[in-house]
Amino acid sequence: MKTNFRTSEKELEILGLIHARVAMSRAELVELTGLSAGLISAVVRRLIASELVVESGLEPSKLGRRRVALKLCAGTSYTIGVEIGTFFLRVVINDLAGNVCHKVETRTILSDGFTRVMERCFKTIDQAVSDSGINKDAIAGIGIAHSGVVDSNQGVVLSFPRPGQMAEWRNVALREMVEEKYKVPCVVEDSVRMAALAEKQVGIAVELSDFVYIRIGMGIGSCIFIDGEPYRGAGGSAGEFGHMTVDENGPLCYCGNNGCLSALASCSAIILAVAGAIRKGVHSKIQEMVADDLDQINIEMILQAAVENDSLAFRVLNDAAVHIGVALADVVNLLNPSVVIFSGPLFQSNSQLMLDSIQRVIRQRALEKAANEVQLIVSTLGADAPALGAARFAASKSIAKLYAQKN
Amino acid sequence: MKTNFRTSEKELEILGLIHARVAMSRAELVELTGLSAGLISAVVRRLIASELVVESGLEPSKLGRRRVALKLCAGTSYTIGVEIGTFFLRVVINDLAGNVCHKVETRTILSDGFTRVMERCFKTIDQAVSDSGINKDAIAGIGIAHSGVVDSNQGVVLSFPRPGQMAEWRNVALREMVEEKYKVPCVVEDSVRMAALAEKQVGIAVELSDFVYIRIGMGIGSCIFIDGEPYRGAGGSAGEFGHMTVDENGPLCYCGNNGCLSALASCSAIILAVAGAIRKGVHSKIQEMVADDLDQINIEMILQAAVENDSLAFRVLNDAAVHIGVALADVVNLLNPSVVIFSGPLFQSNSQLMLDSIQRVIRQRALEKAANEVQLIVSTLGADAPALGAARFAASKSIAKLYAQKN
DNA sequence: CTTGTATAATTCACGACTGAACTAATGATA
DNA sequence: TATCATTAGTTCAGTCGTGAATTATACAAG
Repeated sequence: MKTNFRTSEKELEILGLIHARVAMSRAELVELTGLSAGLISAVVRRLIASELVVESGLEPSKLGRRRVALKLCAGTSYTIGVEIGTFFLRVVINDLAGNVCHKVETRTILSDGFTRVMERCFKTIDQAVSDSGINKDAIAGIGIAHSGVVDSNQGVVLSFPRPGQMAEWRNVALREMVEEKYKVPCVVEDSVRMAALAEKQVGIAVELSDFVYIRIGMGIGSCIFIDGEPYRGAGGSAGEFGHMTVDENGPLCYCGNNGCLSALASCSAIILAVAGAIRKGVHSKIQEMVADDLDQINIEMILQAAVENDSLAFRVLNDAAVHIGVALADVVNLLNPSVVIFSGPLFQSNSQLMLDSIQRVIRQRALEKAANEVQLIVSTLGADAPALGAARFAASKSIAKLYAQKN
Repeated sequence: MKTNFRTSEKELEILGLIHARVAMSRAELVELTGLSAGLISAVVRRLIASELVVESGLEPSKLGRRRVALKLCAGTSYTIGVEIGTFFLRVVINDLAGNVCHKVETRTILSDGFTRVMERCFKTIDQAVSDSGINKDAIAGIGIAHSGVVDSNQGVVLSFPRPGQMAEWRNVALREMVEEKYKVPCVVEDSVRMAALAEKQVGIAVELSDFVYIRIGMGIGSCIFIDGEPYRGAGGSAGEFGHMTVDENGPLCYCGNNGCLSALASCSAIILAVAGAIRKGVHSKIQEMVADDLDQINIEMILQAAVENDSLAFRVLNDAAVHIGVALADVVNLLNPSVVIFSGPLFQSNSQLMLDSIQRVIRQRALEKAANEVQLIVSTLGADAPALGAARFAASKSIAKLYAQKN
């Protein structure tokens, strides 16, 4: 029998789009793909017949007939998203219809070493699966969002953010490990890229095709979306915003360069700066907040102190914002983006403080036209964005297999 | 009669591809478009029948039947490319088959003011047309490559590189002026972008879909090619590499920012640095070269002196290369490009001197993976690249009209 | 309620495009 | 100088996808 693979390509394309946007009407599919309404209608009919897609209520409308929402069939297939970060290990279990079925968050103890961390990771996954009550065989794939430099083609972690302290984390074949244990396809990707993907699919960037996504946490990373896709560059490592040089003669960064943004404006750098100043005798209410135990300082405290007009907190945050602004002005000049999305603890609350300073520096340093055209906004997703993105990314990869099974 | 416009869209697409690559075989068209050989065959047959395309000899082959080269019909339609730069005015006349029929280069005297410069520009165009012996009615379009910030949608020059000295060059409706005078469509574009386009179409970047093109002349500009197209950004001004901040506290740039790369590493900056050092009493053979008239120093002399081991020349060029490297390391981290193409007088001869220093800084400052993946090369096109690109760009815009006429 | 207007989804005849089988052209090998 | 292997280009039957017409659904106004 002759395989009609052109049509099945279209069916896969549509399936992917419905998944990426969680819910989608035929009319939207027409707008998005540029295909004719007739074809979309036929393709969707076949997808519904194969029980891959279901109609799921009507979307609201101002005028005229309402659009029928289409979703992937839930309950048949699930994916797991895992974030392995410097401080947290997060696991989410997703169905294909866009529902988060289960999520877990624990702390990572990196000093235990790689093997122990992975043992812990697997245990957390197993626990999450059994707690969620989902049949193990229904797991279609696993996505790992990993901090540091990742070779996503090989599924290998090339280095953890702090390689000096984490030598054993070099060239780790993470995908292989996971696939061996769980016998399902695994994708390993950069953490920030996965968070950006989640933002694009279910966050504030749903309608945006081109944007810059910046995450400032213990490290600083970014993901540049171009034409609806994360830009990967030649070797898949595009987006290293955190290692832009802000001060040619600045402090040494673990990457070997001097004056990287990460070393000046990451949460770690901010905490370090505050603790250092207090040690030097600068007065701050943060000192009281932690009852003199400076190791307890965290970024939320500093933000809170700044809101309460603590001058040290304010100054340190402002310095960080200026550094971020200097680096971002370069990006604005280079890429002329319409939107920059910020995420991470610095922007979870009181984000206006940071945004205003960053904006000011951009207006001052970037070319007028580009500076006026860029809009700075804040992520709407929470801390589980990377894991969520990883789960969704894994799902997008497994859809082809699912489709093949049903046909 | 029902217009069969899907097919004519394909015909236009193919026509555009043949133009962009100057010569192209059916087999290449199949590879490039992903369309079936049958369709390509049919479309090309129709294009040949409408006398838009001709077969033009056979391409060499290692094995098997040789490919038939296809070119656009020459002799029916021409476009003019103009570069308005800080020092030179260049005009080229192109036919659609990729031949440069005529070219002129004169100096611009910007101090005459905008109106006089444009008068001069028009006179040069008129002279070029009459010298080339081409019928005025055969001119299908004009492309202007302009330095500074350009709004290509509106065809307006927003500002000349040195706005302080060139106040009357703000918001100039250049396209309107040209279209009024010549009654043919005109496109106004950024000079570097047009040079990059020429490089992509007929230069060293023919086979590259993603690359960063950097031009270091009196100013510094760049163009980022993504997926075969110049990336424009939200407002069309992406690529302002020259205004990346290299030294937060560096010298004031005309753009208002401090420590822009342009202010530190452009040819103007280099010449200024050399002249300044000599005035301060630093010994250099450049002083002899210009017979003590420091205003006569040009970049070629400095390059020559460096080759002859003049320590001042060497040091100043090296400083510039380091600054370029610092900025480029940021771009390498951000975009992970596989190729960076350099152009401009600094790279016309003895380019290895600069490239080596830049490469060294990149290895030192950019992340290891990205630094290893980037290859630095030099443009193969000469100084008329921007004008050439502009002519070709204008041609690509006029092809649709030409096609409509013939059908 | 009806009528009007606007949008969503379906149906269908017909043209666009493909895949496979074909012919044509070329260098290598003997 | 034949034959082989390989690649380029053509032909054509049959499927894919389109545009236009049609039906379905919704809100608004009288």
